[in-house]
Formats: sequence, structure tokens, C-alpha cells
Amino acid sequence: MKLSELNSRSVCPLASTLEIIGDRWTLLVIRDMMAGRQHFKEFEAGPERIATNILSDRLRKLLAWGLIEKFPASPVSKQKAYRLTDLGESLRPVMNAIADWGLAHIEGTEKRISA
Amino acid sequence: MKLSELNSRSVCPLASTLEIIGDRWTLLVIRDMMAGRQHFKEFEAGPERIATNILSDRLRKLLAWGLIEKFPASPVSKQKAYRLTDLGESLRPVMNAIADWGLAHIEGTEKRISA
DNA sequence: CTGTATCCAGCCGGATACTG
DNA sequence: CAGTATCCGGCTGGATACAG
Repeated sequence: MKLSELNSRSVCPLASTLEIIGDRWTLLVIRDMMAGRQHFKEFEAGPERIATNILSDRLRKLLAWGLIEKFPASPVSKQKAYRLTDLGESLRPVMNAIADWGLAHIEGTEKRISA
Repeated sequence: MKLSELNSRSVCPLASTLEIIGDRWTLLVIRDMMAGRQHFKEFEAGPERIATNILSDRLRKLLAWGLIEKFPASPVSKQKAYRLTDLGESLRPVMNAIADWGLAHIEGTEKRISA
């Protein structure tokens, strides 16, 4: 299911975007990639402890939508890694807006992304 | 459960905010209020056809978090209506960021919120 | 290491009926 | 009008095992 084939509930850009990022996990995977993480294990090791089946599912969806891509982790090994496409990168303002709100209004949140 | 008592999955402001708006309905209710809607029936009549039990649930949560409030719809009648609190209003940049992204990247979306 | 598969409890949410 | 209640199918997601 490509982004262009997304069947939205309505013509509303908010509702349509929520079909993609309107859940509790997708944006966290994207956050990790924005922080430079590239491997399955790295995503799995995040502080929220995403389950492997959920992670697998989200990676598949993000690939299908063209928000992320696989690439060779090194020229020699066959190992693959994930990174954001330009389209995925374009979510950065969205991520920042959400994170900024949390930082301003939810007690106990911290700016630094845990490494 | 007040916002100050939100038990987040992590210290990450993104993850924490997603505990509140990380679903496919909450932000749509907020959108409707930002568009001036105030009554249960008006939210229910939105283009995405939210189910009444879901709407009821989200209104309750938003009230508990202090993002919306009830107020008398008119000085004479006892009718109540909903509106955003200042805290709820502060989500506007988040809403706009998400809607802007959809408008730019998802085909078929339209700027105008259906009245 | 990078995932996929499976079991399974519980929540989400659509449809509908009903109450104040 | 403003919700609450209930039925119930299906998805979400945690735990664990397993495969390439």
C-alpha cells in the first residue's frame, strides 16, 4: 500500500495523516531513525520496549509508504540497515511540534533523546 | 487521570505526547473544536463518522486531561457545550504541522475543513 | 543479527438500542 | 439533544519461539 493509494477516511489532511502516524509506535521508530539508529536491534532497544512483531509490522508499513528505505550497511557485508527517505525526513517538523508540546506541557519529559 | 498524572512509557516528550494524541480520533475531535464546533451531535456528524461510544470516551479523556472544558451553551438554557481550554488551544501548532504534512504529501486532501 | 510466526488476552471501535 | 450501554468481530500488542 503506497502512500498514493492510502484510502483515507475523509479529504481532511489531518485525518489522512493520522492514518499513517496516528498510533503509539510509528513515530517512535521514525524518531529513532532521526537520531541515527539504523538496525532492528537498535529500535528494539529503545526505552519504550517495542515488541518485535509490532516493530516488524511498522517497518513494513513505513517501507510500503516510502517513508523509509533499506540500504547496505557496509560495502563489504550484505547487512542491511534502514534510513529515512526524503519523504520520511519531511516529517521532522511534525515530530518536533509534537515533542515540543510534550516538553512544554508534560511533567518529567526530557529533551535529550536517550542514545 | 490528569495530565500531570500521565504515566508515560518513557521520558521522551514524543512518546509521552503520543499517549494523548497517538490515536486516530482524539485529534479529530480537537480539530472540530478548533473549527468552532461545540456539541456532541456536531462532532458525531463529522466526515469520518466517529462512533458515539468512541466520541464519548474521547470527550471524557480530554476533559480529564484538561484539554477541553464544558460550559453553558446559553445563559438561559441549561444546555452544555464543549470548548478547548488554553492547554487544548496550545495543540494548534501540532495540528497544523500534521495537517500541513498531509496537504503536501497525501493526494486528495483539501485544506478547507468541511463546515 | 534480522527478522517472522504464533499464541492469546485485551482493547478498539462499528452498529444499534436505549435513557435522561 | 446528549450521551450511556451492550453486543461482538477484529486488530493491537506482549511473550516467546523459531528461522535465515
